[in-house]
Amino acid sequence: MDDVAAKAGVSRALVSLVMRDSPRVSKSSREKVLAAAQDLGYRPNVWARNLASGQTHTIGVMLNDLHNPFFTEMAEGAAAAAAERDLQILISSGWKRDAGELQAIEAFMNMRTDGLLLAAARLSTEVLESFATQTPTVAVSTYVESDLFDTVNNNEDHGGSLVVDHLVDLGHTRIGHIDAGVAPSGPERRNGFMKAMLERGLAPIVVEGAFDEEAGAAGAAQLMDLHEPPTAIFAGNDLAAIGVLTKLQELGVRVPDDISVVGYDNTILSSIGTVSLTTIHQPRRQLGRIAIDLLAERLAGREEARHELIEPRLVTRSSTGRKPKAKGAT
Amino acid sequence: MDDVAAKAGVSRALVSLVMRDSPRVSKSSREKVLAAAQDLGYRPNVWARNLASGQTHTIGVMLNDLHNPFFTEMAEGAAAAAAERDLQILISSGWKRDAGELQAIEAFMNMRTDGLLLAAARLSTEVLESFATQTPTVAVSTYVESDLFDTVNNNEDHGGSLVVDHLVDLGHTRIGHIDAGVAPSGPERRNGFMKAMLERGLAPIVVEGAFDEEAGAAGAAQLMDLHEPPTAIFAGNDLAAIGVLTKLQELGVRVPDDISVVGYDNTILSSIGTVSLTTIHQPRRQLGRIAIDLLAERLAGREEARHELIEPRLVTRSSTGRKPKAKGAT
DNA sequence: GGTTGAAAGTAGAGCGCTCTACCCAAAAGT
DNA sequence: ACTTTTGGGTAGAGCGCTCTACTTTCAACC
Repeated sequence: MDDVAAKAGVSRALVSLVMRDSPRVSKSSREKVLAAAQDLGYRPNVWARNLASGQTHTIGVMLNDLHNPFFTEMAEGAAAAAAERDLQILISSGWKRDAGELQAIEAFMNMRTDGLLLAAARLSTEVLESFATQTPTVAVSTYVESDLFDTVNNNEDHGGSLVVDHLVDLGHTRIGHIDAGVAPSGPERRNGFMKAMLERGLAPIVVEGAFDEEAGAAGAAQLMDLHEPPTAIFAGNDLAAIGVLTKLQELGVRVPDDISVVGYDNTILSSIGTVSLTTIHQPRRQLGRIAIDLLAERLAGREEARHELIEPRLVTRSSTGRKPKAKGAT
Repeated sequence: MDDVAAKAGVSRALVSLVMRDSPRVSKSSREKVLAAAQDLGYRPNVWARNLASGQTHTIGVMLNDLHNPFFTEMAEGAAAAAAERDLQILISSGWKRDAGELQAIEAFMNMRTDGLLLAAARLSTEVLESFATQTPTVAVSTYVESDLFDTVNNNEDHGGSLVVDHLVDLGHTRIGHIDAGVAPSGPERRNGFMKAMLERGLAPIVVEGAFDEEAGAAGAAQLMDLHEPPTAIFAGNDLAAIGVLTKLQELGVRVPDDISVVGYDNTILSSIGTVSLTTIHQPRRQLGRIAIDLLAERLAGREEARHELIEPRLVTRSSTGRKPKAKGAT
């Protein structure tokens, strides 16, 4: 920077102003500085800038699982929104482990990011709150309640009932759900399902699972092993539904002739032609965008927490059909 | 930091040593400092640290496309390897646009990351070299030649011939390829395919495409529109193959009875039960790991460039079968 | 007993910026 | 003709660390 200033025949402070596009610089000296910078291959050091200014223009984005397209699709939306606001985004993954999440967030804190976007964090409300008091925080798909940070959530409760409605309309009464344990969204989807079933006087059949293919396959195997297997399966998310479909195919059970399958998220996975999964739509990109908007509001000074709730929507594809007349296979 | 030093009754320099786990600190004062830091909720400022030390322990990872599981799976490998080496990873996406890539890399340069890991960069060799002279760089799946940076590539040439071998073994002679234009890996796969076909005296049928589902679907439509459609399609990658499968299903063409389909990458997409795509395996995680290893070697002082070539392997699933006796459908 | 040397710790000059306060000249106001 | 304003610019003190060089203490050695 000194070199640039010397070369352009101005002060260091002026170079700084030029680099930050300040309007307080005359055209002529701006050009002189820019030319000198170009010649010298000068690029401002972000670390020094952030250190001096106390601002980083950077949002730390912690994704629960890079594997799950839901998260990368959300990140895309967040990245686009951030770019528009001149914010930088840093993506990190918690690798589905508490320790991993903590480490990722700590790394962001050490960097003094201007804000935190946590997607499906597994950490406890207390831990999240402790971070939220230090920096603006928004939790997406995390289903914790707090006045200290903003949230963007899907109305999973309603999602569960949409699934049940759809299946009941098709004549199904024995419906199984593969849950996702305590993973964020897991309990909400399970509860939505159970409530909707009970309201219709139907017995909710639930087996334990997780948000991945293996758990979906294992859950499907358990359900199909029942004396009277269900005629429809509601998987915890699309990833698990894929596992269900794989296992059912392995077992020679036809979808949707013998059994119907529903996922959740409407990720790219569900729209694959040969998969064609009926699922609950989540506007992934928009979730990311809203989250960035909320953070921007916080940076602009908003104090009170905001909680956005997105309404889910059923997307019907070919993995669901009428309840078979005959008994289910196997 | 001053506060911590004061509270612990030591100098600032000692606090610094403790924070960096230096062995030159006695147990007693280490504990004093740690306790004081804990009390005050002190966390070292990474920006200041990096500024002062001139090292960031951070690798910038630029992924071509967050959508494509190939890249996120590679990033997982890189992240794991980096963690072992006490390096931090920053993920950014070029969003499949040259300008996006440039912006992402510039951002890394401004941050003075210790190294650059570029996955399937579209930028020209000259541009890449200009970055490589400034910081250790490794290009994964990029297929450019340079003495200035390391590369990790798949032997795509061989991959193309594996596909042709497999299909020819199954009796196919009319084989179509949907290419990926000038996208990294695109020309290599196309050339490998064409060479292998010609060596066997077969006419290579090629249509223009890209590495996504839409292009796969469009390419499949074009190929099936031919007077004499191919009996097998080699898509540019798994994502495109998914598009092919979707389109074929739409057209009522059965896979693999009427037509065989092959992908490339062996991403999670290909192993989905209902997809079950024959594809070329790439060790995605290992690619990321090797890339980080190469960067670590550079950081340790290696000067001459290294180029790793990974041998591909065919994974046979159920999207390929014997050439049908009768003519193809449509 | 004096010298050596390791172990433990400190002082203070940077690292490359930004920011506050201030200056100077030319244009504008009275 | 004097002050006031304003656009354009500068000096220099930080920001929160690390790093080099140096000091002090104390056990070990001949």
